[in-house]
Amino acid sequence: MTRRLTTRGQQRRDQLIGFATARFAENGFHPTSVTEIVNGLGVGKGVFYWYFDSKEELFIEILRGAQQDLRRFQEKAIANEPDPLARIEFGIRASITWLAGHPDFFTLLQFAAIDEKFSKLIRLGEEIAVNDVARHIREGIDQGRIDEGDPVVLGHAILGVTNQLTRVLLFEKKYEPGSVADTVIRFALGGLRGFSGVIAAGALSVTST
Amino acid sequence: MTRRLTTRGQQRRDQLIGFATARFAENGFHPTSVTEIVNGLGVGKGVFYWYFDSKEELFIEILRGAQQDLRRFQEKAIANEPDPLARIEFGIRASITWLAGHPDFFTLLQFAAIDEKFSKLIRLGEEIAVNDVARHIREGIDQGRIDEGDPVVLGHAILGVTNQLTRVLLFEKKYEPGSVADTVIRFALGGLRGFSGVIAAGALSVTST
DNA sequence: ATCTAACTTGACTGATTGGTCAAGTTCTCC
DNA sequence: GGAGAACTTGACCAATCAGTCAAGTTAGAT
Repeated sequence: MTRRLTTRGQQRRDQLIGFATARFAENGFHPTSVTEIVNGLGVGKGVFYWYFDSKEELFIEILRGAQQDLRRFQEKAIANEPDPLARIEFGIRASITWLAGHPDFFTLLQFAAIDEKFSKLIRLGEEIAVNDVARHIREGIDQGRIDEGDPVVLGHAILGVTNQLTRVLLFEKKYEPGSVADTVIRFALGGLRGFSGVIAAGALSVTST
Repeated sequence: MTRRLTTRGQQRRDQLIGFATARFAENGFHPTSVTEIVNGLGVGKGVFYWYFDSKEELFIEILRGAQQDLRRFQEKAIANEPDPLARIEFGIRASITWLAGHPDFFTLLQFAAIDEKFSKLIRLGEEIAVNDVARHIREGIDQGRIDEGDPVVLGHAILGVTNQLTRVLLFEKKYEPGSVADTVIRFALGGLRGFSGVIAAGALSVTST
């Protein structure tokens, strides 16, 4: 939906997005009803459908906006840094800093990632983020500072560590963003360097029941 | 709900669990209706409520059963292995092998993890898994083979890598479970060993917008 | 053979959902 | 001050939901 919005209209739209973000983050997409959103804001239902075609469109709007904001923040953080490993570190640090300031969005990401309706958008954003870091990894490999390996796969590994530790340390255990980032970076860079010789690859030959 | 079940009843119950698992994995918990489940099985709605108090109870039942099965599988895989690093490797390998045989459950885990109604159960199971691996990590630290660090935090880091790479490599890119495990283990053990000296800790002093 | 507990049916209920729309109000621009 | 666009209202709709229940069927135990 595209509409010419007055200042008042823009404010109302932002208000809807803000309130809906909070409700979605708390209850999830499906359990949060449009009625709940408009009632919470004390406006009629028509207001919602004046600004958005559907509940789904609103959610996508939220996701897109946040993804864009995060990416810009990351780019700004690594700009002009020549060292690829430092770029990886700055990227991780920026992501965690941004997420610390947007906890609702972290939750929304989880919801969206598994919902058929939104997972494509999330995977796309994830792919972009992974490709960004994969570029730095490739450079690191070329410089002989990172072990041989598929940069995209390693990028996913970093994303996995970052997400999990952000959730547990930042949002559950309430650690400082900086210290969470330190931990993630230490593990991620160690992981990139790899481990010489898997202890017992293929030694386990069990089959699933 | 506990009932005396005949053989026929037990079969029906299993059938409900099996079909519901597939539907939940495909559509998610909220969008899958009880009507859809019983219609798909060609039975009356009363059948569902003869075996389960609610849709929620069924879902919890599925989660609990799968968590139990996975844990037993992990335990069997590391039994009698004296080397802590090998136990970590075997545990990771077993988890990925098991998930390869139960792809629906992997999806269900994601759904459950973010739903307020089920996240407690998931976090509990996650905590158990992390504590398991944390024990081996602590041993590895004591043996001087793993860098100093909070074993529980490191356990979460391993869980994060495992989950992400399992999703992307095993389920999306359809790699072999064994090769996915190799990649995860290499990164995880490298991460445990850590990275001597963070490149530029705290050098980034940006604030979130 | 019969009794009883296990199992099954499917119409029904009350509540809620996403979305519509005719009508009314406010704002902006000329 | 008036015309038209932007905005708002809230009753309304068709669909769907989780869950109930009285009635009926099946099958193992005695």
